[in-house]
Amino acid sequence: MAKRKKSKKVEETWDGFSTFLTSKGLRVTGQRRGIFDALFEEDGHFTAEQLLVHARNLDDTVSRATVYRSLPLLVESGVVREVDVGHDNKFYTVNLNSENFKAQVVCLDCDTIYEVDAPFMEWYGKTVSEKLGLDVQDQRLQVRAECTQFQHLGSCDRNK
Amino acid sequence: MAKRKKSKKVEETWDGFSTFLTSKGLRVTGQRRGIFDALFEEDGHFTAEQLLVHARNLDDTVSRATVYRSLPLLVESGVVREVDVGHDNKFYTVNLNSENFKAQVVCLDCDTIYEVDAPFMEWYGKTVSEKLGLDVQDQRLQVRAECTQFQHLGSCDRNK
DNA sequence: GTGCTTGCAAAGACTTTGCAAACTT
DNA sequence: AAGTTTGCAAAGTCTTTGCAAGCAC
Repeated sequence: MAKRKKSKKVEETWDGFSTFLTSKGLRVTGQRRGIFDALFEEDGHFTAEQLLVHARNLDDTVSRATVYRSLPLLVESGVVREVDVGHDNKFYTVNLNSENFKAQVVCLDCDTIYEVDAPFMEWYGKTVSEKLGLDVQDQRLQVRAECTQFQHLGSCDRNK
Repeated sequence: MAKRKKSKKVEETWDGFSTFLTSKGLRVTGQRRGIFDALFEEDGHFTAEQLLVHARNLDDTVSRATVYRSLPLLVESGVVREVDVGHDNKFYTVNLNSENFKAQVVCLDCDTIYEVDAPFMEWYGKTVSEKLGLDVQDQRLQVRAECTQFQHLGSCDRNK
């Protein structure tokens, strides 16, 4: 299921991102493109470090600093979403799909992060916050859980 | 509204914690007591660093390392709850009260963290997770919001 | 050419850890 | 006495930043 050529969707997203850069008076550089392309090598959630590795596969002039400097731009432009799993590092995920509110379900055994649509949660959080006189910027529901398959069998086929 | 003498509740909690320590073959030390007492000097949510400051007020032999070493014990014993606000440091809060599921509503202007009961969320997260074959350990709903009062008036009376 | 970008390495912020002395039980 | 705990400072981890050279526009 490897993706050989860049999909239409990816190219559209790239157009959006480079427009975003230009509109802010920022430059469209080879490194930024490398980092951008590396996003689509990622599988689900990834860290800055993982992104660096993949970006370097595509363009070995990419440095760690540039990855760290690009990530906020990718988040701001909406290409990437920051996923806060609490402990450990920051995780990111490509935000191709939806505007929907997502809950993160983190399996403590598999180390897998599931993203689950949870529109109801959004409504709920908003309602509560408005009662407090607050204007919601973003919300996250995070669930940490153990894998029952792992508990019973001692292993889990979701294990990466 | 300063609390001069340790309340019954605090003493009960201390008893629970020292029993917890003993049951694990750990020692009840002056520093651990100092850190424990400092918990009740904290106002709402606090960081390891803040706890260190207050613990040192009560017992100047308490070191940063001991605070960092104690916090996991306090969490494990249930005295303290870790509150993950995403960015920034780890926060903690005393867990005197409830077993209820709490949502954290973080005001980006006030820097205040509100804890809101959200029993429905708990049900929801559990339901979703069980469908995935996962056994929920804990969950958190975090809402980041802006203070409408701040936006309109340029200040906020909740500001600390 | 102007001024944003880059890599590098150093610096930062926060947390953990090795070790010998001190303390709890 | 035996084994846990402590403070200290050093080491770690992840992320940010200063700087001079290099690019995009």
